[in-house]
Amino acid sequence: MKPTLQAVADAVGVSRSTVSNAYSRPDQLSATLRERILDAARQLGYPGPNPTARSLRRGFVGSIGVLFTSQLSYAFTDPFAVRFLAGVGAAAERHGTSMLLVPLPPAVTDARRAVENAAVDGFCVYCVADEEWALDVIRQRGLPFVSTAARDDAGADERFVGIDERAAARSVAAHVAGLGHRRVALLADSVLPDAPAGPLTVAGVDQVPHPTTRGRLSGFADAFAEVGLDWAELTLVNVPGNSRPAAAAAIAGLFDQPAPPTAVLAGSDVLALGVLDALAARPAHDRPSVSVTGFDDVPEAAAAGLTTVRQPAEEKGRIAAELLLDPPADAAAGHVLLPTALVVRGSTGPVPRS
Amino acid sequence: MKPTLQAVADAVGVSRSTVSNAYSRPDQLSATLRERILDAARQLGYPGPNPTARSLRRGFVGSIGVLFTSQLSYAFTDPFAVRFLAGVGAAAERHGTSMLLVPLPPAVTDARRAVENAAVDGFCVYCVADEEWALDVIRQRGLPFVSTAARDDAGADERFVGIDERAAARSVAAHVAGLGHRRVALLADSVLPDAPAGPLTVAGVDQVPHPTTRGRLSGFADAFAEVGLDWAELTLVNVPGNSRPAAAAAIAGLFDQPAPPTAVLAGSDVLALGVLDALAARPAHDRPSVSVTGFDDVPEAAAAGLTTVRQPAEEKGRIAAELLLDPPADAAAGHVLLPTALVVRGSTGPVPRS
DNA sequence: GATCCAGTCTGTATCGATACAGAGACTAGC
DNA sequence: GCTAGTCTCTGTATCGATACAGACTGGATC
Repeated sequence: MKPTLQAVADAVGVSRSTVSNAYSRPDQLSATLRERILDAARQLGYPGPNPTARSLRRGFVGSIGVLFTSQLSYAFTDPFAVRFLAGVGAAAERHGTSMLLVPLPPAVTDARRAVENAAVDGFCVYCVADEEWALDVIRQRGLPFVSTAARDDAGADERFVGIDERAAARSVAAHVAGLGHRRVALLADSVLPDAPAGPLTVAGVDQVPHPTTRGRLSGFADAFAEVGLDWAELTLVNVPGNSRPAAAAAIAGLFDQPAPPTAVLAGSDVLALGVLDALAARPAHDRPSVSVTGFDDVPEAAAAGLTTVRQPAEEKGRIAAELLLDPPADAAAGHVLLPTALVVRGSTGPVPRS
Repeated sequence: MKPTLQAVADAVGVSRSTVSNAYSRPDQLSATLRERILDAARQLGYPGPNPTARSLRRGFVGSIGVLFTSQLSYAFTDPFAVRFLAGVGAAAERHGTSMLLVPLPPAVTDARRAVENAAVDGFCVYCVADEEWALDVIRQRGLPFVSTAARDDAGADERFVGIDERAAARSVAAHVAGLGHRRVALLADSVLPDAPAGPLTVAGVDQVPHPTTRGRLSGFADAFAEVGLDWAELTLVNVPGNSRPAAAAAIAGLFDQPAPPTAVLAGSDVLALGVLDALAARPAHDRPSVSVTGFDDVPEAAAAGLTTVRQPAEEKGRIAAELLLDPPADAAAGHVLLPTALVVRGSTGPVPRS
């Protein structure tokens, strides 16, 4: 059995409080006594105050939770998520706070339980697909949180860091529209829950539940509306899951149809890279010339020459954690919009004459 | 104030124990009473048992710590570390366990404190440069841990997952030696603590403190010893930090010396990629033909055509977490050596005739 | 010499839950 | 009808610390 604070107190012949102070409030006792206590602790093999007991009594834990709706192991394969985590990590480091990554079981009941059981002082909620239940639990626990996806019903006091998804998406779509593309496919992850991979008909963009996806698709639609293309004239393609292979699989069939798209606008770089994979997989003589755009500007995008929209990933994570760790006094300052920029590379070009 | 378990008990008119059972041991009370309790909890806004209090009483936390000596934010920039984390995450997911990432302050005293204060049930220690103090603290706390770097003084009961660093390094060096290279530079991160960047003279490879680095350098030396090259005839180059720019900076000068190396063997892919960066930065007409090898086979290595040694990163993380989460009954099974493979790509070739 | 104060240390209450032994009620079995 | 056994539920002890109010010293102040 590991010795407790009491054991050290007994060994030195002082009260428990004094030993506690030796660790947590050195100014509350003489230096010599403190040394005597720490020596005794060393000899007894006392490893310092039990973190759990300390947290219980103090009322805070010293760590923040990071919540992904997706599988935790998936999060590490998403380059944007990794940069986000790096940002959170940098802020946590500065504050001497730990980061708790909480895996969420697939069933919502279990997932709620997981969020209820996380020993943290607050949460960074990374763009949870269907985040409402998670925010409910966090609110019920009375914990602060910062979310990275704009939500329609966000309370005025809710902290947020993100981008203007719609405007950003519009900028890249306007670029594509400006190149003359009119047969266009929009590729997005989980457009509707449980929808199959491939082309999908959705009455209006407002049917899309996930706010980030909805925002980006709206921006795409905006740009094409300006050149006279209706929502119904755009081909919406669903991908179940934000991964290259999934995107490749979902898009592959489209290029063999009668009037294939001349441009594919993807809701993320990962999806766009999957489209490029699908194109590269075709024999050279049967490889259509298609403009492809992504979103995020992850490190891989530059190497692939992908036209995309840059958003500052690490910054997003860093600010999310900072909004959580020292909240601004001014509620308005708790709502941060980061800048984005259109990055034009080789993956987009004018419509080929056929 | 958030309601407590007691508040719910009072509201329903049952004992605290019964409410606790409603959450943690549903089989201990009738279904109807359980529903009544959960309803009341909902109405009162009780968020479920306080995780910290529960951990204190139960004696375990339900999360494992991951320790990096380096900066936490750095860990996310190292592709090998990220794959490792993904593996840990996958295992954690399966076990319903959270992962706590603990940033370590630069000063050892503070860092010890951080490890002492982490509320976890055990640690995965990721190849900590100077890990002894960390392992001391963990042992003192009586927590289990799994390390990923072979240590000379490892107790027989200590769990470990790794590779045969020396043999793996030897395989890639033998490949380079077989191509005829005799003017060879070995590039490694933090060969000696606080050593400057650039060429460094070290009497023998056994002077190198970090076991992983020492193992790899030994393997390199082994292969060249077989073709008659002494340790002293190899150029050892120190890089302070495992990053591409640091490697590029450390190696750059070497190519302008009288008899520049025809091959550079790096202790990691990241360093090797830095070497390639340094070469690419030179004007084409002044770009020496140098064979470069890495170590790890991170995703970027394939794209760069880097010859390297593959080790299963995700597997390493997964197994580390699993050894921690359900320890094998047999102590020998707690010591896992993963396979490695030489991956020859375009970055190595025969010695150019000059 | 009384008062005040700063510096040390102690004692009790408390953080919010779970473990465990056991009390009642009720059904079976013989 | 009595013992056993199963279901439910209760009560007390406990997990390992910190907060806070107060007690005791020994100068400094006037």
